[in-house]
Amino acid sequence: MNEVSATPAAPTESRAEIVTAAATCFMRRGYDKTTIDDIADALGATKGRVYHYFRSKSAIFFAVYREAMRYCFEAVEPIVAMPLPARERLHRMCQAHAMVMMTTLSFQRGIKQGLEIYMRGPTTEAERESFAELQALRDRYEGLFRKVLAEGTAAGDLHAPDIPLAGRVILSALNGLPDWYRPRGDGDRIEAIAADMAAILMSGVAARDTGTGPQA
Amino acid sequence: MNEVSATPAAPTESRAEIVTAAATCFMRRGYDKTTIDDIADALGATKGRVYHYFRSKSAIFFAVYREAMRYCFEAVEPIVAMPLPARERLHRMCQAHAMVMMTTLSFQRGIKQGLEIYMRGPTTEAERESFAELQALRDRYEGLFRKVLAEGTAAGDLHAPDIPLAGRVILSALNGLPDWYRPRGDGDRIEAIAADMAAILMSGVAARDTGTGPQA
DNA sequence: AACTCAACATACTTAGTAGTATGTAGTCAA
DNA sequence: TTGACTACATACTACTAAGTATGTTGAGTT
Repeated sequence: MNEVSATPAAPTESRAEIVTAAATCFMRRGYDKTTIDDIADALGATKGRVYHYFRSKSAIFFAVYREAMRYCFEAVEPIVAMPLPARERLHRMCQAHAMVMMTTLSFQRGIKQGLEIYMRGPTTEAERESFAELQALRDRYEGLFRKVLAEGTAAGDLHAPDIPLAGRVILSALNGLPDWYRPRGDGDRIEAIAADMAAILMSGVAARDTGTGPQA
Repeated sequence: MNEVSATPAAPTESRAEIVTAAATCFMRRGYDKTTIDDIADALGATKGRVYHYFRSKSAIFFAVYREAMRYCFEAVEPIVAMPLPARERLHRMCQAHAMVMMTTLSFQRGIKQGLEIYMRGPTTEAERESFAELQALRDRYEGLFRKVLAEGTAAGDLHAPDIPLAGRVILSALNGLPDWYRPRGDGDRIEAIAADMAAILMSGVAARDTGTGPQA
């Protein structure tokens, strides 16, 4: 039992603190304008601490991204397997995803920019690997929505002729949240927002009673 | 008539060429990773030419943004005043906006990142002004959608309890296009994409025949 | 035919920042 | 108590890229 030192709680916490601080900085100043010193300052520390846990700035970003995706999976994945009609599951998934966007705003917001940056030209080999991993995570996540969309279309309670497209529309709409949502004091407004967005994506903005058929 | 030299066609063209080249570079490498030299190289020119027409890198970005917004307005604004039900106008607006996103992809894509960057902390006074101008443009554009949404909700052929939210959902979904759409050889597939997206936003992904009422 | 000025090209400066190399305080084992 | 190692801090390097200062060329103007 003496071969591996008993895991000290401190370093893991310290690492997590860095990730959280980085997410906050990314949200405020954007990824590229955030310097390592900014992150260190936010912790009341210096570069040394950051580079003790992360090899590069991109490594920090990847950690933030993974965290953000983890939040999404934790909220949405359980819904997929629920014994409910696909329509109801999709509705709840949209709501859950919207909620995550708002409750973990700093993480989600920090990502949007950074991913774009690495999507263009992953420079080093290590970056390329990490990027591929994140891309796979993202694809798997989108796959959850496509799966339910397909099940619902087959069952008849959903209508999505082009499933990949429908998935992209839904996720694009929900992922737009960090662009305009700004937290306020009141706590439950976010649930109303999430519910409203899910309703629009499920039923659209067209009124129901008109256009039900060409019955002149 | 000799006070102002007859406007030579060349400089205006040259300036426009720079904007187009910049948009392409922004799309490929992203805004921040695009250097002035990259833009110059794309033109077979040098820094000198770029800085002859633009004071700074941000000035180039703002020009690209203005172009992109111009494309949007030209496609969507005429539809607003058409003598059609709001529902039909909104449907066409969505389609038109989607089309613009795909046909002017380089412009639209280059923007998404850059705007985020300047949204955080506009440094200089000039940047602040330009940014405010672009923000106003964007607000006015979103206003077009809100206007039609409001008219339709009043008339009863649209259903949008929260009009600002509905507008954001629609535009977020459509603005996600540059993130995943990649042009192919075939020409008219983009029209099918635009039509499908508009249909989803108008009618949602839920099937019509279920849930029409609690008629057990 | 010298003059001017626009439209660039060339060469240089400089600031900001990622990454590195090294120093140091505290801790734990034997 | 001392060695070793972790968890940082401090000091430094190197490079990228925006911006500038200056040179050059060609087309009008008179």
